[in-house]
Amino acid sequence: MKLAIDYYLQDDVVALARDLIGKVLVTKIGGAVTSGIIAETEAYSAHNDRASHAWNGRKTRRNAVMYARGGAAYVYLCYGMHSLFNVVTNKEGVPDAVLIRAVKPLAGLPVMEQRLGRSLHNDDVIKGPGNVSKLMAISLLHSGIDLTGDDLWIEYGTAVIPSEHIKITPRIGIAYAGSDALLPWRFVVSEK
DNA sequence: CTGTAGATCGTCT
DNA sequence: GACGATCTACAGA
Repeated sequence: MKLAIDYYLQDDVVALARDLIGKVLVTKIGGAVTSGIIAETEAYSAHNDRASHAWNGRKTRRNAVMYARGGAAYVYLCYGMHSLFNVVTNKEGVPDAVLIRAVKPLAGLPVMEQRLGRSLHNDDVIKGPGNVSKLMAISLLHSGIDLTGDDLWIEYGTAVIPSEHIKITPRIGIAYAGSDALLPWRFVVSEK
């Protein structure tokens, strides 16, 4: 079942990042349906978070969609070659977002293998936000689209992930954020 | 195993 | 003009 708009309007972005673990990300792009179980997330908060693109009320053409109502996709280009996919949350005007950093491939394996240019084995987990976008064919063109629409959405998962299998750590690649880089806002499904 | 260089471009200054 | 919420390959230990 597809997550409804109310889900995305919750105001605790860290709790929401935790809750998205085990949900299923689905894309229907270029006629192919692919999906994966979300295995790693990071929260980016509107308030007091130097790591966020929207830190200190920063608003530009690129990150404007972060200020939209929850339930939109925020995709941006990093290092000139990687599209990073975020879920915009909270009410309009509050730029909270959750970065999806890893998924476990579920539906559409052959298409995914084609996109990656290599074969996938049972229980493979695709790690890294750049790879997730590659696997799911998410690009800059999808920034701003509605997650309750029919191109890109998130469903409730059937797999139960026990909370003791979810590791909580600081976020990755944001050393520039000073003490905010230490915030335990990353959630990872631990190996076995 | 660890460390690092290079790829590559939209966005902001 | 500089720089990333990155990834990969490859060198060295």
